[in-house]
Amino acid sequence: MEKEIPDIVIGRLPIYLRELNRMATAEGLATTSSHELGQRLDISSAQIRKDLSHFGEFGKQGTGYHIPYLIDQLQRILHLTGEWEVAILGAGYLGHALANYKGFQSRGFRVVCVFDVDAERVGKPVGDLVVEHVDDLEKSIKHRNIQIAILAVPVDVVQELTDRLVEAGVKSLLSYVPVHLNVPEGVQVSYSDPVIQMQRMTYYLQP
Amino acid sequence: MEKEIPDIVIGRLPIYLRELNRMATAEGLATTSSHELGQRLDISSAQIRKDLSHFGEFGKQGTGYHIPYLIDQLQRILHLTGEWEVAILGAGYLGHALANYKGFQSRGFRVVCVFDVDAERVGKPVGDLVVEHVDDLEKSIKHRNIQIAILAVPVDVVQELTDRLVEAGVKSLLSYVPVHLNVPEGVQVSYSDPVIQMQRMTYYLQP
DNA sequence: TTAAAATTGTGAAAAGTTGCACTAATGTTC
DNA sequence: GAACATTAGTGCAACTTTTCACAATTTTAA
Repeated sequence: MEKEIPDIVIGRLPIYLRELNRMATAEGLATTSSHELGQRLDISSAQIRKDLSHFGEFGKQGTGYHIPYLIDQLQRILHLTGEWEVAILGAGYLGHALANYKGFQSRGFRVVCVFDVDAERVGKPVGDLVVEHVDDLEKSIKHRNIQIAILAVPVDVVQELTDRLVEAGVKSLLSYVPVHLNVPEGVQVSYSDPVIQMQRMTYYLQP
Repeated sequence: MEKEIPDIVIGRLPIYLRELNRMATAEGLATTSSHELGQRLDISSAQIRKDLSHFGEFGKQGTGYHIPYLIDQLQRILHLTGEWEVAILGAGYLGHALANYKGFQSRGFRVVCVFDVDAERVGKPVGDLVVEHVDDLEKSIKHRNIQIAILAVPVDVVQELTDRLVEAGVKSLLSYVPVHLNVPEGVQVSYSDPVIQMQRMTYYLQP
């Protein structure tokens, strides 16, 4: 627990957490082993043990891991003990899908505002919220101290919006827009582009 | 161009392709260099050259790469010279967002059917299509020889649907469902779970 | 025409990641 | 209670990925 933890390790923790929650909630299990968890996730047991060992000793020889305890520890490590407030940019089909998604709350996130530029959309309900005009972006983000934003806007406005979000204090961006974003040091971007994912798979397909 | 190409290399090619298309189309550029492309994507120029060198010699010393030629080559490598037909499973908010997404066509994909189990949704229009009942899944998939499916269904039915899709001949799955899927050897799965992506980022945030 | 600058492709080195295999501890069975 | 089975944590080896740095080639400038 001394050197910097590799980002690739951090990236697997949410996957462990998701499966552990499933085991606890949907299947009522109380304990598991690195071997069982690994089998479910197609990850080697050694990998799981090594990953967890970066943060402490959470298991017990002969028994394995107590699931509720490991869930707690992973949530603590990933800063998921509270609830993160999230802003959504863009109230198109995707913005609506995200704003209505029921899976955020139980996993540490809450969508608290949705912005759009289109007068047709501003003021209309979306999920439990009302679409705000993007002109109010800075005010709302700063007021609520929002650190996470989801981008679901057209390509040609996304860099400008990103700059504004970063300026307003946003530190983490999840972008569904198919373009690479430029952000200053210390700001994180995670991308989701279905076409990129499918193009990676077609390499292995016979046309 | 002999040994097996690392999957991590394959994964970067669509990103190069996307930026090259942007350079050609939105910016009207005719040539570029590994250095310029790398700067735009935050990837080292050596990485780009090494990646491309797995497949041949596409550049010219002193000049760099001719963009239209490199685009062609990448499309050929990734099997993107034709158009892949894609099925969408689930006609909820997300299924609608995907079915209406305009970004597939120009990048090698076409959504040709959307399935749902809900009688309220079946028969209704979604994009240019009409929602089919999931009972017709095997028939439609086999008839059209569809190899790629996108999963936008509830967690509790996704494994069963996956099994049916694989049985019907689907070889590549893009899943928006927050659970790990079990598939036989030779079937590829790519995941997109916004919560996993955000949880990875919160590690680096101050709560 | 020559010198300087730009740029690729690549072998070798460095850095990063995963898997092996072992010790030590706990639990289970007879 | 002894023998056997299970399992975590870990040092080290194997493997994978990235970066370095340089020869070769082409373009640009003087």
